[in-house]
Amino acid sequence: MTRAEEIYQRLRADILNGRHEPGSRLRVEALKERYGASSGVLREALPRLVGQGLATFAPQQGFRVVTVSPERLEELTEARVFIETHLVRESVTAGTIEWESDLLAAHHHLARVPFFGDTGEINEGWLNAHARFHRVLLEGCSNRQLRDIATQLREVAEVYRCWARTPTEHSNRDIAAEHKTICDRAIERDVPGVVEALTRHINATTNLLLDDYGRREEEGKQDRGPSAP
Amino acid sequence: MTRAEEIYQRLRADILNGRHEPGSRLRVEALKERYGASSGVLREALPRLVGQGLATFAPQQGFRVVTVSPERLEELTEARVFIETHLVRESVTAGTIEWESDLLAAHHHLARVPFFGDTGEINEGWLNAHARFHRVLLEGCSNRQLRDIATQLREVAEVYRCWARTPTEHSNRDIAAEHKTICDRAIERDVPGVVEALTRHINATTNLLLDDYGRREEEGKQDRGPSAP
DNA sequence: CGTCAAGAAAATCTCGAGATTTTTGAAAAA
DNA sequence: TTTTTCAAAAATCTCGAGATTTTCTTGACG
Repeated sequence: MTRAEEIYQRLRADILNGRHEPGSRLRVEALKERYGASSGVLREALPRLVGQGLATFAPQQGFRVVTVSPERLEELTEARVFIETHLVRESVTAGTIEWESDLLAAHHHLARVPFFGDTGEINEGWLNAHARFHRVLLEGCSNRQLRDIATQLREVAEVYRCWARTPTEHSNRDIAAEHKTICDRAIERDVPGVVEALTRHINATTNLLLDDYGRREEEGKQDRGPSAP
Repeated sequence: MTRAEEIYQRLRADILNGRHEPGSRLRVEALKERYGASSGVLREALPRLVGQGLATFAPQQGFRVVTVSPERLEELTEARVFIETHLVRESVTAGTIEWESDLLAAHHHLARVPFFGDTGEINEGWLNAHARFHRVLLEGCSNRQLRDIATQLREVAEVYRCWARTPTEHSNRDIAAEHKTICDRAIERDVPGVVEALTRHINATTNLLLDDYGRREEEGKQDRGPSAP
C-alpha cells in the first residue's frame, strides 16, 4: 500500500461519512496537516476522488467535495433506479447458488450490525455492510461495466446520506424492513417483486433526504425571518 | 490552464487516437521526456485518466492504458445500447428547437469533415466531430448524470476504434449513412426509428471491430502455425 | 539445458522548497 | 455608506533530488 493509496482511501471514507462536508473546500495545506502527508501525495490522491465523482476541481482554485442539491439528488435517484432495476433483473434471473449464498450472508451481516455508533452518528460498519449488500445484490449480473457504474452512482448518493441532518430510529427500522423484502424476493427469484422492492427502497431513501432538506430550508427561513430582519 | 490540465488533455487525446496503445505502460520517466513535464505534474494528470476509465493503476507498478478484449468490448456495447437508447428516447421526446438545430449543425459538420487524415490514419477532426454528434444527440435529455455516464462509456469505446487494424473507405461510407439515418429520425421525432437506428449503429461498429480482431487472431495463428512448429 | 540467485539498472514513490496566482483585509476616494 | 485600490497573506502550482521497490541482467549451480 503506497502513501497515496492510503490517503486516497482515508479521504474517500471521510467524504462518504460526512467528515468532509459536501461542497467544502479540500485545501492541500489543511489536508497536509490533517493526514500527515506531503503536498505531492495529496495532489496524487485528490484527482482520483474527482474521477470517482466525489470531488470537483477548478484550476487555481483547488479541490472541493462534490456539491449537493435537491435537483441533483433527483437526477441521481432516477439514474440509479434505471440502472439498478435493470441489473437486479439480470442478477435475479441469472444468479448462481454462490450468489444466493453471498446475498444471504451480506443481508445477515447488515441486519446484525448496529445502525448507530457510540457517538450517536451512523456507524461506519453499517455503512460498509450496506454498501456491500447492495453491491452483492447486483453481482449476479455478468456485465462489469454496468455494475461498476451502479457502484459509482451509489457512492455519490452516499454523500447525501451524511448531508441529511439526523437519521432517526424510525427510518432505520423502515430501511431494515426494505432490505429484508429485497433479499427475500431475490432468493425467491421473484423478478417483478424484487424490482418493485428495490425501486421503493431507492425512492424512499431519497424522499427521506428531500424531506429533511425541505425542513432545514424551512428552519433556515425562520432563522433569517421576522425575528431578525 | 495549469500545466497538469494541459498534460491531462494531451494524454487523453493521445490515448483516444491510439498514439498510446491499449494495455501499454505509461511510464512516468518516459512521459516526462515526451511531454516535457515534471514527475509531479504527471502524477497529478495520470490519476485523472484512471478515474475516466482510460487508464489503470497498480501500486509500485505504475499506470497503463486500459486493456482491451472482445469480452470487454461486448460488455461495453451492451451497456452503451442500454443507456443510450434510453437517453435518445428521452432526448427525441423532450428536445427543444435549439437541440434540433445543434444536432443538425453537429451532423453537418461530421458529414463534411474528412474521415482520413494526411497520414492515412483517422483524422483527428473527424473523431472530435463524431464525439460531438453523439453527445449532442443525447443532450435533449435533462438528466446530466446519465448523459455523463454515456459520454464516459463512449470515450472508453473509442479506445477500441484505434485498436482495430485499418478502417476502410467502405466502412466509412456505412457509418456516414448510419449517422444520416439517426439524424433524420431524430429531427422527425420518430422515436422507435431513432432507437433502432442508434442500436444498429452501435452494434455495427462493434461487429466491425470484432471481425477485425478475429481476422488478426486468425493471422496470428497462421504465423505461429505449421510452418514454424 | 534449465533453474535459481545475487547484483545492477531503472522505475516508482515521497518530500520540501520556490514561483505564481488568488484571496483577504484595510485604507482611501466617491 | 459604498466602491475602488493595493499590498500582505495564503493557497495553489511546479520542480528536481533522494529513498524505496521492482525489474532486468549476468553468472553460477544442479
